[in-house]
Amino acid sequence: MPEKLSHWLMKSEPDTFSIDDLARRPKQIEPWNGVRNYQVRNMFRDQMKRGDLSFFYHSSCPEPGIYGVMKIISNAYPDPTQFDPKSDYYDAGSKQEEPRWLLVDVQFVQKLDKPVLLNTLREHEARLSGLRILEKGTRLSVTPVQPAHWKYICKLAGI
DNA sequence: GCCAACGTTGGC
DNA sequence: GCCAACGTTGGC
Repeated sequence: MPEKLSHWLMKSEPDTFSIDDLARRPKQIEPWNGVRNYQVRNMFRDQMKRGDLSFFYHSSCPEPGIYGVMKIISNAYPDPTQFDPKSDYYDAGSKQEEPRWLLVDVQFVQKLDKPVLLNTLREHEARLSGLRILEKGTRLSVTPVQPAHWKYICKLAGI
C-alpha cells in the first residue's frame, strides 16, 4: 500500500530564492539548502517523504503569502553547504561522519495565477484554525499543513 | 539544568 | 527600522 502523502509549507525570502527562481532552474529542481534549525531538520528526517507536496511561501517581502506549489522529490540527505567554508551556511561544528544539517530536493509544480496572501489566509482563519503560519510567533521555515487546510487553500488559489 | 544575554525571524 | 517572539549559547 502506498504511503500517504503529507503536505507542507516552506518559506523563502524572494530576494534570496523565489518561486520564479525555482521555475528557471535546470529541470526546475533545487536542493533546499541552508536550513539551520533543529525542528526543521527533524521534520526533514522523520516526516517529510519523497512525493510530498509543499506550498512555496514568500516571506520578508512587501506581500507575504503563498505563491506556488512544489513537490518534494528526495528524502532527506546531508546539506553539503554545511561543509563548505565559503558558504554562508557553513557550520564548522558539523562533521562529515555525523552531518548536523539535512535538506531535501524540491521540484517546481506550479506558480499561482494569484498568490494567496497572508492577509487572505487570516481572513479565512475560521476554516484554517491550527494552520501553523497563522499562529503567533511561528518562525519555522517549514511547517506541516493538514490535508483539509491544503484543500481549502487550493480552493482559495483557484487550483 | 537554569536562565540571562544575545541573535534571528518576519510582519508591519 | 521597529520590535515581539522564539532559538541558541554559555556561565554558573
